[in-house]
Amino acid sequence: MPMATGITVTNQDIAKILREIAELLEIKGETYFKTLAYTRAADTVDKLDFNLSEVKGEEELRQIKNIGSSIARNIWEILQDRECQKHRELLLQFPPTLLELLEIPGLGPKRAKALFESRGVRSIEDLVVLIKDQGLRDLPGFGEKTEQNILRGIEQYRRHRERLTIFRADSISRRIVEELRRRTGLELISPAGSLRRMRDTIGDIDILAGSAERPYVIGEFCNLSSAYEVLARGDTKSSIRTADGIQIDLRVVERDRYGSALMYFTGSKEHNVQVREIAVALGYKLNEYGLFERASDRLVVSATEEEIYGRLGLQFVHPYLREARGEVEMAKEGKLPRIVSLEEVRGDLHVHSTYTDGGNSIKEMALEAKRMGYEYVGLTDHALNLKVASGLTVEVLKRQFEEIDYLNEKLGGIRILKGSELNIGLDGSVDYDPEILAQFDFTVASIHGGFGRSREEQTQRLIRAMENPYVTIIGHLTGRIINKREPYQLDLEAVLEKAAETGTILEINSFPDRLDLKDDDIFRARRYGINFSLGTDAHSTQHMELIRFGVATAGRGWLEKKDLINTYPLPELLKIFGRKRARL
DNA sequence: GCCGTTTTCGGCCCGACTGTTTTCAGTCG
Ligand SMILES: Nc1nc2c(ncn2[C@H]2C[C@H](O)[C@@H](COP(=O)(O)OP(=O)(O)OP(=O)(O)O)O2)c(=O)[nH]1
Ligand SMILES: [Mg+2]
Ligand SMILES: [Mg+2]
Ligand SMILES: [Zn+2]
Repeated sequence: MPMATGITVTNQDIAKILREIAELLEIKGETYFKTLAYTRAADTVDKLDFNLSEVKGEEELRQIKNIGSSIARNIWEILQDRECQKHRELLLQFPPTLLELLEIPGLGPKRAKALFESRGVRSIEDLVVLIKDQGLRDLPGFGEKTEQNILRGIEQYRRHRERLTIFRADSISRRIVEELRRRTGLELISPAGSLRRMRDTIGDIDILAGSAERPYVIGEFCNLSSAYEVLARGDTKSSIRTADGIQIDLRVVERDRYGSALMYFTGSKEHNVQVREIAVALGYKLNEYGLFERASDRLVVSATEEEIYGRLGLQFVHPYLREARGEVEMAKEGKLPRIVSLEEVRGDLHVHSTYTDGGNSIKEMALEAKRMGYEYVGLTDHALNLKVASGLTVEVLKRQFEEIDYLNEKLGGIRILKGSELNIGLDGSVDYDPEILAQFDFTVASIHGGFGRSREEQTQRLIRAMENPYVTIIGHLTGRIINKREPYQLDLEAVLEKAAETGTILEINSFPDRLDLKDDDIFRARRYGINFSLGTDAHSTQHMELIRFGVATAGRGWLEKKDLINTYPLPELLKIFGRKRARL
């Protein structure tokens, strides 16, 4: 196993270098298709469900799609010493800061090349100075408007680089769709892009409309109260930006093209490309206006996504699966997973009450669970050692159990499960004595401190915790908080292996700022045969609806009903909870 | 640079919008 100085090279490290090679080659002016090869290799590496650091040699690398002998050599070099010759050479010709320029909306490789070669621009800093000194005025291809656009682009780059949480994007898109409906009477309108695919973070908000009056709809879109700036306005699409710097793209097509347009606009880009390649191989052409016979340009189908996938000999691909992770091959073979759905979920397995830092009583949480049609709700107030959230003492716990017993008898139609959110200490230990732990129906153990520990320590901590027979579930495993905190360093593969070995369940924390485990990690975990649980981490009744984001994340990780314990009827759920304790 | 149950050469997804290009390149979706 090739090891770099101490730390293993991740697939993402490799993908980043390959992507930089692609970008630098584009700037250099290399043949487009050669740069495309590097981009495709980077995309492929990004989505692999195993670590390239486990690979034995270049031969094995070449078996991977989009990796041939050149790129295999590059990757092998990167695995040895975190760098490859090709990348090093390019960085001798171009400063790494030149790549910043490509982040500016409207500025691509061609203009970056021109700026670097004829004006010596090496960074965004340089570009700002150049523009101030009127240095763009006599550069061919850079007119007055281009200069203004670049300045606006730089401002945008500096002000707003973070992707949105799915929750924020979802709320904004609902508002926009509602307002457009109200103004135009549109019926055919829906979110598309990464929002429809329910990615954990969203770059921009994409909305599709079907209408016979396209200019009218576009006009109303540009008149929206939230349209702070109109970025583009054409016959079929338009982009606006809100005062908060959020971009919203609208695409409008004729109503009978809605299916093909939705398919196009939902993406992902890589999924689209793969499906379009299949169309080409079958003598068709696929675009947002429909599926066409290539020779005659005759329209075959366009109304629904189902028809298009069908004509291409593919199973319908759920939007959550459209990430170019092998779903197109599976659809061809009829082997797509039947991903878990919201209706199959029978309960929430991570909620808090006023006993600790929640805003609603146990009764209120239970009634909300019942209203949502659940069979059970797992109450997991914070355990003793979390002082900042007034973790429960044994005495208070006793009272809580009595209240739960009382409510379970009185309410009917909903079972409150006795749980606890245990704190994993630095040594992997958890709160309470075994006699107390044995009284819970289940526990969720999570890390609430010591985030900065080394990868080795963090991994050992989690492994110790999983060896504890009373730890049923590991909560928010990686500790990431989107746009706020990076995940802790840990050896995910080792943790997954241990979870499988000990029968420990892994949580998909459904709170939109966490979504932890995330879709990629869940996808990787599939081959270990691990069970997963969903919990909203609700601190009030309003949070309980956030379960839908967890279900989407599970689906995006290709989980089926059987993989998710929240789909089990109560008796089976309790059996699963008891299994680990019995075994260890 | 990568790839191939029709191909080892000749393709590589396909289209919209903007700007200054007088006929289309650059960038983005
Ligand atoms: N066929 C094709 N479709 C594309 C291409 N680029 C984008 N699309 C489609 C698929 C995308 O999901 C959709 C919206 O584009 P976006 O750039 O907004 O990407 P997306 O929403 O997937 O991700 P985001 O969260 O916005 O970064 O447009 C492309 O190069 N070819
Ligand atoms: Mg988008
Ligand atoms: Mg977009
Ligand atoms: Zn919690």
